Amino acid sequence: MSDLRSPSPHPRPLRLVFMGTPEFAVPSLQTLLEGEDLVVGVVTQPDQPSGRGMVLHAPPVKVLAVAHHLSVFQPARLREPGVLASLQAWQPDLIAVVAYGKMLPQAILALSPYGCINVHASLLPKYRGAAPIQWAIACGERETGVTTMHISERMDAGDILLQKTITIADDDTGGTLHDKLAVLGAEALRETLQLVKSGQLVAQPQDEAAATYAPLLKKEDGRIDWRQEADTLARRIRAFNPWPSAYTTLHGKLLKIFAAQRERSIPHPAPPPGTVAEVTPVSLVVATGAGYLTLSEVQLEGKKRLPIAEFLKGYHLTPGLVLGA
RNA sequence: CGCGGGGUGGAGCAGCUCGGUAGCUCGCGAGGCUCAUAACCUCGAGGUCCUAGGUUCAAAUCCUAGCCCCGCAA
Repeated sequence: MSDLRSPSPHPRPLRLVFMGTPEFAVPSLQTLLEGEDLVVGVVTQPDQPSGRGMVLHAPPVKVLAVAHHLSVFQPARLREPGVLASLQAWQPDLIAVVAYGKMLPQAILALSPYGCINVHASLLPKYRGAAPIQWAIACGERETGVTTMHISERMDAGDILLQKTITIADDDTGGTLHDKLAVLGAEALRETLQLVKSGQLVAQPQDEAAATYAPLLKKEDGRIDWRQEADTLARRIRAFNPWPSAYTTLHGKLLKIFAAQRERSIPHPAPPPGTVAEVTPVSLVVATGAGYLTLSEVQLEGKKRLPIAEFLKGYHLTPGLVLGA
């Protein structure tokens, strides 16, 4: 399917509306602002009470937009009266959508001549959904990337316009990979717009049979089930760093685990999963369902995030203690 | 006023309930020991106990206000 009503070249600067909300969308908006096209309006989620004290916070995209004196629109719902008219008033040629946070109604998809183009943080059709970055790491992928696509009514199922691939480094976390893909996504968006203007855009339908899903992460997804195997846990810990973060409990208190490695040397009588198997001044080894995990960076509830050696100077743990009990 | 934990030599912590000599695990310096180890032994330096008031013969500890860090929640 192709919604492109004008496949011919578009020699003039485009009038763009940008829809996006979190940090991931910031490099994309920044790139558009540096380009020749005109960002005529920005749509972002309403300010939300958040953080300690529940203070009202503006989304990162709004902060950038305001700094550039752009028109900012923050509708609570896209289907409420007046939203469509407001968007139409900007007379966009194209709407760029990067992590806006809500599905777009058909009326908006059809609102501009070039439709809505989205940047998604995976190599579609793999990892459709809200948390593609984290799940790519958690699933042990060696590489991932970004995809620009033409938005359709089904989530992340639109025709692919352009893809960029990146290798997942051994030490990449959800956080570092997020930052890399945010930048890569901005590049992909810029190049896609160039293709639009030169009339060389090719839209390729996704292979539905190959689609996989990366569901929204919930806090609970971070809870460590020590019965899983060490490799799996190590990947999840890496993927969920810094958010939602993998966690267990220590003496009834929340203990976040930000980094851990699979431990190869295995003491023989294997204690039950979650049991502290070995403690040295610089390491903490925990039994899992299969293999052992050496924790290397942790944070106890109310305290700072610490390398394990620092943590152990203040908390004298002994083998036999069970985590997550 | 969303809920909660915390600020103590360079690091991480205890001490606070029940005011009265600054403690633990490290790190750092000097020396010793060892084939060797994130090893061991001896000695040593280093602290306005977040800040400002208050109570008291006496405050890290009790009271008040403020600043900063963090967990939950969103």
